[in-house]
Amino acid sequence: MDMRNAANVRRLANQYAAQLQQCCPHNPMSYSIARTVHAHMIASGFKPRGYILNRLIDVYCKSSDLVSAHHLFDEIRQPDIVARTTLIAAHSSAGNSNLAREIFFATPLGIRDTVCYNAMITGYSHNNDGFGAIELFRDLLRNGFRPDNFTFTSVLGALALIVEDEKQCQQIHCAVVKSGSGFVTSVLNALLSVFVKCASSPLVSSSSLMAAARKLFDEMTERDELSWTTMIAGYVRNGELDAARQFLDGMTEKLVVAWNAMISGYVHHGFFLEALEMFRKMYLLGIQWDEFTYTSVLSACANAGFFLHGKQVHAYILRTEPRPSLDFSLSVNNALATLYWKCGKVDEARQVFNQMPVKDLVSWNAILSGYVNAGRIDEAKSFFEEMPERNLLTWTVMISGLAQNGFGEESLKLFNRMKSEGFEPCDYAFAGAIIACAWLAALMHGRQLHAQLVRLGFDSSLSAGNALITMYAKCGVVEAAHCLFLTMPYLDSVSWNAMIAALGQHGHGAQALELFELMLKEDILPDRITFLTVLSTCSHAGLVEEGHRYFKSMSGLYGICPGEDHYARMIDLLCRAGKFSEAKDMIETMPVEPGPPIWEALLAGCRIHGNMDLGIQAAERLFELMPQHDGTYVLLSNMYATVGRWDDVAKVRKLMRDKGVKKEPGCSWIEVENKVHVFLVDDIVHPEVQAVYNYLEELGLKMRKLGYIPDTKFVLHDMESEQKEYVLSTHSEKLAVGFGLLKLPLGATVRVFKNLRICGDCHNAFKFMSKVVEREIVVRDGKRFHHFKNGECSCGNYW
DNA sequence: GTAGGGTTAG
Repeated sequence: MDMRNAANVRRLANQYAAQLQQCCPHNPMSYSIARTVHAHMIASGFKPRGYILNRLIDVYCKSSDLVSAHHLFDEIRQPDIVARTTLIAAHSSAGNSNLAREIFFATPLGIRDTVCYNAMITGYSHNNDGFGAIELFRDLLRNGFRPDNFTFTSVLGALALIVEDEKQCQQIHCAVVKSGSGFVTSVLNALLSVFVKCASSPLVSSSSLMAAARKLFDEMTERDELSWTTMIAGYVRNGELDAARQFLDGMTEKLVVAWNAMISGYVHHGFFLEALEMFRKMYLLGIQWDEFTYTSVLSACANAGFFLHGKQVHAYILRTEPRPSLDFSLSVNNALATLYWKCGKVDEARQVFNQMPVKDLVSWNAILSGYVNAGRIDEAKSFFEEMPERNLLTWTVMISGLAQNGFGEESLKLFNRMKSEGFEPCDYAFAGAIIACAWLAALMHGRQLHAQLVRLGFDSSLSAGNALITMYAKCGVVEAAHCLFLTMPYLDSVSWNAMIAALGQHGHGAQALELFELMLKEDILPDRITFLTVLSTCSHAGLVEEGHRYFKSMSGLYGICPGEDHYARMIDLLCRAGKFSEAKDMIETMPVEPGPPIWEALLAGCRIHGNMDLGIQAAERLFELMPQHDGTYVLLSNMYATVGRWDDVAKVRKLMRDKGVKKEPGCSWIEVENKVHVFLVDDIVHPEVQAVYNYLEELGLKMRKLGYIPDTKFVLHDMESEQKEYVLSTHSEKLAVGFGLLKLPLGATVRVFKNLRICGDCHNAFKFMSKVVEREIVVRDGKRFHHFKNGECSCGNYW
């Protein structure tokens, strides 16, 4: 090598070293400096070694670019222990414990040191492998390395994962004292967290362990931020919020981190007002807020729906943080995007997102959730495809979003695509797919998912269990839903609500209310949805007195202010029972302006009882409020048709045509041998429909012998009565039931699903059918279930 | 040690 070249290399080396020295955690430009320097090295043919190489690896690691770091590492023939340790530590904290282990065990014993052991022990802990960490600690001792304070700290971190009782905690305490590290704050902090984590195990007495932790804390000669926050977070974890607060109030020093821990505890437990109050108090006491404070408080606002408070915090941040660091900007902007979408302002959330200097998966997922939640499925779909990366949560949001918005098939397809792209579905993803089956009434498919859940060990999952209850109920198998409800290891209010609703929809009104009473007895607090369900049940079962009583108890006993939907249920209840003047009174005196749900309930009630005047009034209000809604026109024309006012029927139809409103076509479907068969009115598409027509005709003769007479008032056009009977006999629900009777094994229950309400004549016909064929026929219509058995229907002709 | 996603019920 000639002298000039050697000098040049030295000059470059000095220059690179100086440039890389500017890279430090506080410098937001670190990563781009490293990239530039690195590119320059490649261009000038400079081969980095030693310090420069290790610095480069270090900066890449600290900037989370592990790919580049590992790439550089692989180019070195014999990396030194510093390079190895840097990468082991980085992989460890990123959760790539496999890669960390690979490097560690490829490191010859001769060059290992305590530091690299420490990094690897931490790696095991990060991967929740407490035993692996302890094993490696033993290896360290066996090979004659001296554990240092970092070693003890990381080993304690691992022990925190596996300790089982107070006795073990005390033994570990003794070992720490014996090791001579009993005065080192960082080691004692780690010991504190062993106690605190053990306290949250369901097998031990948390109060006694927290007391032991408190004793340890009090005996510490020196305490740092971590000691305080460990204690507060410990109390919070164990649900002792008051103790945490007392502890915090006893602090002479006002540490932001400690306050943050308290605020996030409040948020976590749903005490949003308390969180806001603390935020205010921090201002009064002059404790400087940081990004953790902001994110927690914004989360409180988002979850409590305090939109205006959240907006104020946003404005304050914009005013006081003109040049936020990237970390600050990322976390706070994510919290802001979440605030906006949860308050129903997706477009504002998107605005925040668009202006973010850096984004991560959390940001993308927030916007996706926003679109899904707003029912803007098309935008959600394209946003989903645009995403640079996805995680379990992304898939879950999209799968359940599709299911909830009626795209059942697409939802199930996405569930399969998720698996094919290498994501193992979690219980939440299963819940989404199961709900898709519920809407599709795809019982077989739902059962298969249930079986997979059990196989994967998710059978004690609350979310999946609740989804299964709903699925079985919506597929017409209440017994399966009930059985699941009785055997689930944990239940929450959602489970109770789902089960009560299931019983109510299937006509078991008394049982539903019994379950509701049991819920109260078990001290499960009913929420607004519980009451919606209970009121619907009363309405389906015609229980006016009970309905009134429960409605009153809502605000009287449980402090839940009835919303418009609750009033709508009451109107429904009263109208069905023919109590129109009471219903009118309620509409006139209710505290909120009556909207579409109220008038719809009134109209539906009027139709049942043929109350023309009131029905027309309700319909007029609905025409004003939602002129494009097909249901109103259909109900009104039904009303006219029942009393033979065919001129008015024609007028309504013309009105519909003029406004361009189309009636949703009726369709029914049935699952046979894992395949869904769909039928439309007067179907000619289904390949086997002719056989169904023949069978129904044959069945019709037997039914007539038992007294069945086609009820032609359910035909809405004015035509000859023979023709009317023909139209009735081609209704989609009759075809689906006929197909089921033909195809399903003898004696098996026939389960048919219809998008709209069942027609009155079909309802009557199925009663006779169930008697003739001696089988149970279950029909789910747009509103509820009908179980036909021995000539009777579970709805008691009240629907 | 403190934050920023999800799910199920009408």
